[in-house]
Amino acid sequence: MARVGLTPERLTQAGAELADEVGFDQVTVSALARRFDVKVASLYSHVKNSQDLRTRIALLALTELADRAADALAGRSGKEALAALANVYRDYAREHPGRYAAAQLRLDPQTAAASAGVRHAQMTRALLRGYDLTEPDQTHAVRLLGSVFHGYVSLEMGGGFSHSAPDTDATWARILDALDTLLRNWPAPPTDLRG
Amino acid sequence: MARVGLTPERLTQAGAELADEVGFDQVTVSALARRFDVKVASLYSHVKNSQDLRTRIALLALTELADRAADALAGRSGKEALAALANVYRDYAREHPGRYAAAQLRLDPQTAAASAGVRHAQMTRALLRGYDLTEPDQTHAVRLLGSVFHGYVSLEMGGGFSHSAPDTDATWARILDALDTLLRNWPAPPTDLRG
DNA sequence: CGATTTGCCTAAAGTCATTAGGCAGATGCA
DNA sequence: TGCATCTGCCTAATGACTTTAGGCAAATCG
Repeated sequence: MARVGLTPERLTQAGAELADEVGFDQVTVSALARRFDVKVASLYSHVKNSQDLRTRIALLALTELADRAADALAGRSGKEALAALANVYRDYAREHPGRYAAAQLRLDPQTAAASAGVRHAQMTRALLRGYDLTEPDQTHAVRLLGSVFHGYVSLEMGGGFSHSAPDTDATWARILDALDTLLRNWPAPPTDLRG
Repeated sequence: MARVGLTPERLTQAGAELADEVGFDQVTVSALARRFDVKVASLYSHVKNSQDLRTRIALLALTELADRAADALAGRSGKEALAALANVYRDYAREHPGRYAAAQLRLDPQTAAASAGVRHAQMTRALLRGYDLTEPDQTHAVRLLGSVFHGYVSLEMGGGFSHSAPDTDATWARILDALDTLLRNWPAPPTDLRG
């Protein structure tokens, strides 16, 4: 009866908040309907189905992350840029664990290609312009940075580093140092001695 | 009627196979019952609930991974050991994507402490004995390696590196080179200039 | 101000998780 | 071997979530 004003955007936004509160895998059409005090079926006029809802949340998260990254990189280069970008991911994951998890959702190729995901790769590449890498090493480095950022954040959030000294902030700082050092002294491909 | 011979072990094993076939998040008590051609309720005499089943699969995966890692590390050191350990994770994830996903399941602290998860950290530490690192740098390095291995494998499997040259094998090889270089020249903590 | 569109609702069917209680086949003991 | 017990799988039932079909009323538009 009373029209609540549901839209795909509001549902996505609320879904993202829900994800941060209860975990991305607990984001359900039912829970979202409850949050709007509306019957479940009503949501199906605005999102195709549960999968569609989750995809929208993932795209929202990717966009937010990319926006933050762009902001953080502005006017920085070298190690400063490296640390800024790295911290964007780590901080976002801490502030918005559900959204961060959503950003890892596997998207179908077309959706992925149209998503903010491509901006992430572009920004990492931009960051690497502060170091002296040419293709294909630049791509290798992009992948390394992606791996470290994502791997560290997900292990840290998953409790993989818990209950042990030294604290994770110290490790994070040292890892950024190490990456900076590595990028400034990127090793040449080893000679194939079997040639 | 006909007794099928269900046991927690057989269910766990079959659950792991199911995970590899359809994905860990599609592992369901119902699907498992179907696979044994048995009614759903019958499984509840052998596993407490769905969560219990998933935890058992996770523990199985962690154990298999640790066994493979121990095997791969035997008799190796330095870069050879580094590559061997790294490849264990990558190959396992490719052969058993569902189990690999299961191994990432967040366990409660006691379960985690009793799991093969601790062996993984120990082995990484053992590997680092081939490099010249002392605490707390060794712990930092353990975390870095864990991050890179997990991050790379999960991005690669998630399609994050798709549709782009150079191929992921080349990147993987160069990342291992880079990590070896980095560990042999681990940078000292930067002096705090604000002191 | 009536007609149409739109938004939320009721109803219903299917899947999955979980618990309670029953029956029959396996096991153990004389 | 025969009987009693126990164990393993079953039926039945409840409740949550997903999804579709079709209805009614509120908003909107001419």
